Amino acid sequence: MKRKQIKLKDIASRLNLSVPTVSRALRDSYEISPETKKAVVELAKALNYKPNLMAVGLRKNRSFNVGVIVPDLWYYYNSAAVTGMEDVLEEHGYSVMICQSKESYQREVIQVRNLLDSRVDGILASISQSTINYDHFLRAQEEGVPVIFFDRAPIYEGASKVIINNKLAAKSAINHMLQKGRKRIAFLAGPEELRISKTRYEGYSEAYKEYGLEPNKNLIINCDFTKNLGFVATKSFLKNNMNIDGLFATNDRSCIGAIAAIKEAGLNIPIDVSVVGFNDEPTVQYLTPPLTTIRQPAYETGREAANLFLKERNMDFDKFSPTKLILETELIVRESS
Amino acid sequence: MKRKQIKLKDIASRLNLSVPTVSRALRDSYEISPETKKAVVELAKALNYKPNLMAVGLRKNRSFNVGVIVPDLWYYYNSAAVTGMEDVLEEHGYSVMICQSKESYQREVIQVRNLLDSRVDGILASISQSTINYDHFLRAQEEGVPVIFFDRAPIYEGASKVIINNKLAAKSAINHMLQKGRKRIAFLAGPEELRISKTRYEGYSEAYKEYGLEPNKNLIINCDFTKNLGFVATKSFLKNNMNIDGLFATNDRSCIGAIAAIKEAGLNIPIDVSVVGFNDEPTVQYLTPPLTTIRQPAYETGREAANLFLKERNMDFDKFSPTKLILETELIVRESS
DNA sequence: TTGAAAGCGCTAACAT
DNA sequence: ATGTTAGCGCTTTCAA
Repeated sequence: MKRKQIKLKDIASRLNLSVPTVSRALRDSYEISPETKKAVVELAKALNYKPNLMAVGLRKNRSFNVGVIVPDLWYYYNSAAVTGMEDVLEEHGYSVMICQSKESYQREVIQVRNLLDSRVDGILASISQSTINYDHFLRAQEEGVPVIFFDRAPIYEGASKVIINNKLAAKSAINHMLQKGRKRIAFLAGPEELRISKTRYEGYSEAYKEYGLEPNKNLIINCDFTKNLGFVATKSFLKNNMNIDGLFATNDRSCIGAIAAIKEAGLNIPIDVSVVGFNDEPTVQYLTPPLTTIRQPAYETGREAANLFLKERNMDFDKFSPTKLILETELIVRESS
Repeated sequence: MKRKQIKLKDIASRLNLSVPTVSRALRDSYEISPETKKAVVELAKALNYKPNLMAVGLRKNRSFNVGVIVPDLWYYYNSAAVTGMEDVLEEHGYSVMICQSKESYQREVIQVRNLLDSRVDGILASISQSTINYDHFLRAQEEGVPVIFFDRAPIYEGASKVIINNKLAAKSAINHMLQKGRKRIAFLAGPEELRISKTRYEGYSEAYKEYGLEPNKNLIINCDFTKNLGFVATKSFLKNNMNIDGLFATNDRSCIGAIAAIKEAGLNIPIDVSVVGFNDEPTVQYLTPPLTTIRQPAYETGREAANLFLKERNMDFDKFSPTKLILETELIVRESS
């Protein structure tokens, strides 16, 4: 039942040309006469010819596939970023292979290995919450596969990245609450290892200090992003008589659980506790009350990461110097703060 | 910098064997002596040999890629289903190429075309809200590429599908509200074209009738899933003096917007209006109040769809008869109803 | 039990 | 401006 796919030979024989001539004509080579070109292009179109990418890939030693590794597609940020990547890469003939690390370092290592084994031309990655070591990405680079990090990038300076200024973003959120007179702001972080959590805490800390206050490390709530959406962690934190008048969550998802915990403790948002999230997921404007949060350019981040890959894919190793792109964020003030 | 990948030739020359012998040994062919086999397998492992899938694919006319088309990865249901597919397919050496139709029929058509052009071995799809015609999938089948639908499947009986009993699921939700004494239950549907919306309405309708009541078509709210999460549609519906005492949403996402609209109208949930959603996204248990909703086995659906593909990939066309798998749902009762 | 030869569809080098 | 030859890495005849 498999309908035969048109190949160069089919076009060549119908036009009494050789296969290479057809190949060159389709790639608009300068050495082919305009008439031949025209005839070939027209027939190819009429027959709906599409090159067999496996053959091209085998010949050129490229797969036209780009691997993307994200912690979880269910995060709005990631699905939006992936959309941006697909939009850019599709235009250049690349397909995208998406892997979800599910926040597991082990899965991530295996996925990088699998992507390399299936000969991807590049890897775009946001690292998992448990990734403490990035040798697997180094290995990819050593094999000549460009690696671009986005959002959650390791400290490692040898690869390009598209990120935001996490410190500044967090600082703006904390400043906003301090100005509203809040003094005991809980910091709902991810797991302790996650770099962006730390950087955001630096922003928290800096805002406090500039305001003449000393940040209190006891107000940090660490939690696993994958579990309970911050509910359990916040609940037990509140039980320990930690009275707070503000909460800043490093992501909207975990913030949703935190809000539930705060309400359950009988506290009013924003009267008793002011709450600010991170990401501006489309749902959070409809929460009760609508959530103040930091908006990140997720789709744009995806596009830029893809563009960096396109730039680096053919670059000589000695010419390569990593790019660090920092995109803008915005504090969206709603009624929760 | 591209590190040379180990190929059969490398193994063959080191062992003074021919390439075909090595190939056969690795595929555990009966015609190869145990000793040779052992030597080859060990060396392959030591050198970390991985076959070049483009070469194998070119030879066998298969790509080891499966295309997946979903409306949007951001829906929890879809990202969970995709995870299930990946888990199953990865074990069988397949990679997954994910396309997001973004609820656009046009995008979906192009994506099917692109997937076929890149020679995927199968397509797993959940159709967009605006897909009214499924010729593009028929074309895939004609080219010998198995198509498996999941979740949102067309009426078309010529392809396998993994679905739920949407009518029964909706009916259980409505029964639940009717038993709570609700009589004017709004039905927040997707766009009018979407089949599962219609089927769920049939369940709505049937529940009413069995309860001795006549369903009121004026209580249907149609809305575009991609916009406003049901907020605008519900808001304008409520403004038209449609007093209701219940609302059933065909998905949790749009339900979040609807809840905001209901609250904005000054109505209390569940006292004035009882609300039930669909999907049990992990966030909805933390809404105010926690949402009653219908849980679907998303991950399992993905696994089953992948299994159906594995079953059908090598099947002769004349032996093929489509499978229809119906998975169980469950009404999760929380405080919103 | 193994090897030699051919070919999947394409492109690059080398003719002409 | 076009054709011939070779080869990407693998598997599948067919021969030994």
